[in-house]
Amino acid sequence: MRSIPIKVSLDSIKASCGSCSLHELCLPMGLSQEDTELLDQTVNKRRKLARGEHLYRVGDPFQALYAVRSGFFKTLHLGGNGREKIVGFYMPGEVLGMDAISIDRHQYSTMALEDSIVCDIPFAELEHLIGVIPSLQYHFHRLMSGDINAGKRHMLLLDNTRAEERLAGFLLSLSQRFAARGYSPTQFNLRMTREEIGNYLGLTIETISRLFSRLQKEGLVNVQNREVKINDLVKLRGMVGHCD
Amino acid sequence: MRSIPIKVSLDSIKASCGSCSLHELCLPMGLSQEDTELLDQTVNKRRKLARGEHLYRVGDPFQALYAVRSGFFKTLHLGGNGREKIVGFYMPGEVLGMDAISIDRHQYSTMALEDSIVCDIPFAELEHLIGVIPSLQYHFHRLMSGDINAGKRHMLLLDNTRAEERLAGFLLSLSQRFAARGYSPTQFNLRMTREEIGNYLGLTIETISRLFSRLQKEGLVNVQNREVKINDLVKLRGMVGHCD
DNA sequence: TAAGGTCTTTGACATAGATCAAGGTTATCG
DNA sequence: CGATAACCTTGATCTATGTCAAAGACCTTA
Repeated sequence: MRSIPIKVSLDSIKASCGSCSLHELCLPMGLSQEDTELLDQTVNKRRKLARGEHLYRVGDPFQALYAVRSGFFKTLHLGGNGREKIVGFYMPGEVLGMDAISIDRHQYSTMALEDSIVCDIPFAELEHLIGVIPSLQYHFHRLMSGDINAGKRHMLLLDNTRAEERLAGFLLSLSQRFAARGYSPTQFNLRMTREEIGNYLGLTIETISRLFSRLQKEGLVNVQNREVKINDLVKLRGMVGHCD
Repeated sequence: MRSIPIKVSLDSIKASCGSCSLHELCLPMGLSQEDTELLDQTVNKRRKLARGEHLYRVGDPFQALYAVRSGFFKTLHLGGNGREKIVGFYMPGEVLGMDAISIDRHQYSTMALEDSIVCDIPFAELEHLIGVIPSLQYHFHRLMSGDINAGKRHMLLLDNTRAEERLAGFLLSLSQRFAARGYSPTQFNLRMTREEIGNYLGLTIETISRLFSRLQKEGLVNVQNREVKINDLVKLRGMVGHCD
């Protein structure tokens, strides 16, 4: 949509799996150095996306998985009636596109919420490597299983009937994922609009706005535009019914 | 819970993957005869469960996947507050437990809704076989990916804000799955209570009951206890926003 | 730096579905 | 076969969140 200059240097784009700070979160987790180098030959293309650009769209033929290197993505479903539903947010170290393996076409569109970089992982080559490197097989199965769990967790989040519980659960999930990446669990920047949060949680933008106001009034969080500061992680956890 | 005599003959329990009528839906799909025999040596244990019996519970160590041979299962999450949430229903040919691969423990409990038979698939052995049989690797990845999709579809179902849409989507999903197994897509037996349907859809039992009454009054379906007959599949599809 | 657009906040009101309550039906098991 | 428990239906009322509306804050681009 908008064309925004991308400031990322070429160096970071050329960097290999071996030297990638995310390799503990991503595919090469637990691989030996030699195996990582093998994988590196497969994961050869890095791609830059500007904010608003699509990584792939519904119906595109499935060819590769994508590891988020930097930036932030949303995946969305397009309903028959034109309705858009956001089904996931993805941050660095997470792998996109595994749902398409079973149908050979992407079921969801994926869009960058900010300037981002992904690593292309051609799937045919990955499957070949998996046959050759047992520990890669092991890790890939865990990765897919983790995606199954992420989906179930989102569903449990949506099951919380009270809007407040859903938003609390959402904030906690972000908090956890930022923490896993070495960022502050209590202070972070929302990459998505209120509307996108509402869509993701099955609520309206107005409800999200009111909830942020209320949580702030109660002193649980501070929200200044997209900047969130969680003041009472424990109390926030207490608000969520079953999500963890 | 209740102990109900199981009438299934031993023969059907001993039957192999090769002769299993579900093998087009289950793991051995697309395998050669020799490879199916190899798989058969791994999938050696069949297990009977009476209605109300647990296949596994939250926290149990993960050791095997389970293919539903006959019967019907629900999987449920136990919230911190004692709240139970049903996260899935499973019918013959579907494979249970893949979410546990990534964490080595089962995250959800699984209970038989009627007398059932499952095939145990010890996971360590399966992973070994996958390294040996490329087409099994290919198929297993598709199977996991399919589970990712099932989760996303459930989520989209829950996103339909109107209760009516959710129930319609639920009925359609059952219809489709029965059809894929050679049963009538328009006439089938609900294996679960109204309460379980409500729980699964994020609605109360009263709402489910009222909806069935209304759909019946409108002539869309006939519901007699657990027996459902869909009179107008097209109109029912029209009711669902985005779920397809 | 100003104009335009996008995003957010807040208020008033409407409504779908939850909750509470009671009675009816069906299945289970001694 | 009859008692008991589990399950289901329907009605009356309440409430959280959606919807509609308007105004304010913030970013972007010229």
